[in-house]
Amino acid sequence: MATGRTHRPATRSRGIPEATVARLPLYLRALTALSERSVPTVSSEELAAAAGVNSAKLRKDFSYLGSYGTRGVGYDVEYLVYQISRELGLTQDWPVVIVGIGNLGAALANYGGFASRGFRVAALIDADPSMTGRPVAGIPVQHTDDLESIIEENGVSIGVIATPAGAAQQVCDRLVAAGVTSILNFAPTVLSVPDGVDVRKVDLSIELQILAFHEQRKAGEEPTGESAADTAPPAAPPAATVRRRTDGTEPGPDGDVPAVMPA
Amino acid sequence: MATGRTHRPATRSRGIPEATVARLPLYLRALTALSERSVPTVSSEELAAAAGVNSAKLRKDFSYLGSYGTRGVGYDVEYLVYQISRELGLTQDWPVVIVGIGNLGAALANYGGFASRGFRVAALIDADPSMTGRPVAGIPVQHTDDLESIIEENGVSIGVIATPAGAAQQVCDRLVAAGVTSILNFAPTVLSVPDGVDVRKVDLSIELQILAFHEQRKAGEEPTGESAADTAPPAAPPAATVRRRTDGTEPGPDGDVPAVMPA
DNA sequence: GGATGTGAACATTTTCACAGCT
DNA sequence: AGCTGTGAAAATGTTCACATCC
Repeated sequence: MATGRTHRPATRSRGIPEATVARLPLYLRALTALSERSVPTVSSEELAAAAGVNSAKLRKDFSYLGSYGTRGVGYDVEYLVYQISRELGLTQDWPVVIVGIGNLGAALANYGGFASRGFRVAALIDADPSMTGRPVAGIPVQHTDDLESIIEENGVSIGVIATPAGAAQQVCDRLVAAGVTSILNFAPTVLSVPDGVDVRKVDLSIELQILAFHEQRKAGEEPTGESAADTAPPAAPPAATVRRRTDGTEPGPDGDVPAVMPA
Repeated sequence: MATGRTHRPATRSRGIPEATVARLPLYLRALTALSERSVPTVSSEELAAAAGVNSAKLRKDFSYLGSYGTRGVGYDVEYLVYQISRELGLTQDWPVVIVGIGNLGAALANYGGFASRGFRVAALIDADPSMTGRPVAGIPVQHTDDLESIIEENGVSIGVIATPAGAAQQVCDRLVAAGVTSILNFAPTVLSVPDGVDVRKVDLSIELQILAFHEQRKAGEEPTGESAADTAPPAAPPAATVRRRTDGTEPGPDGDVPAVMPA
């Protein structure tokens, strides 16, 4: 998902597959829960169930980290928690800044999962002067003017952007110039960053649209005709002649209707 | 990715690859922006740049939808907007409920991208009686007790869970029982749902942990020794003898240190 | 000339199934 | 007997490169 470029493509450094990396936090969460219940060991089957994946995948994932299990027994919970934490870089403390303290930014600042697990909110930054000094989640908001010095003084390398879309790229540029090399973007924009900077995005409306796609399929295919009212089908063909696909398949439940959508 | 089960595994129904579906909203957003600027056509190259992907991928993606471009010219913006909207099911209106109107839920309710693009916040639901009736983003919060009737009366099939982790599974069960078949989960829990129900999750701390992983790599590999203070290395071996991996590779920057992590 | 659409090569990810160790 | 660890197969996703059409 990172935008910058597929994370240093040629880095052969004993690579853990990206798909595996993305699941490690899931395993870690499940393991932490077990640890809190003082469960000493888990089988791949149990842990996989707790993490919502299948056991073959989990075992394969763990095999990239090393042989941390015991055949016939399972995995030592505490030991695995540590190994995964270390692999993810959570044995060190990551100072994080949140830029854009609106509704969402405030929610993120208040989010508990932040403080735990290796991350620390080093600063909250907002462009609105009337916010400056006001504490959110116990942390006083600072003004955007001081962004660079805040980054440098706190040694921040991870930034969270929760600004409106219009401000995101500009904030991103300043973060990167100040030394941030990892960005979590909540603004609905594509950020462009130089090589070496990782961007991950979290986007509500994208997720909803993906759900809608599948939802639509369900309604169309299943006997349960739970359909909502369709928007008025439009008109106006494409620039040239409407072309058909080469195989015989149909494009969708309501055919190739040329159209103009209301923006 | 959806948890429930790989979206109806055997559904051969002229499948659009999941990876493509996940990118359609990106294209749609870029196209909408072009449309607003009254740009009539785009090349795959331009559109790909705007969406943050490469043009080969974009063309391949579009080829699954049909032949909507014109060789030598490009794509008609309005036409493509409609085709993708239709494919995603956005030509109909999806009523959505948000459950859990805390900081995050309120932020989601206020989020503009919600109202546009085919989604409508049909109701806000919270378990706290003192919230009931209070308007958030202009919509009065309703009590959890009425969840089932709200779902049914509004024909809701998409639910957003923004409750604390502890309440998420219970809320999920009730949503599903009431007829919701797509869930967007912001709570840091694995939800278990029956077959046919899609779940997508958005998880701040998972994203941060993935960033931390790459960040750690950067610090370790590059000359720039920008390292944060490491947590005290722990002790205590796994249940059995520490095993070595079969190939000669090393597991991590600081070796196979057996460990107990502070929970 | 210029850009799409797509087979074919390549890469990554998932799943299978079982050998190997406890 | 039980469960991990992993090669090999299968599935999915990405990129290349070019024939095809406007």
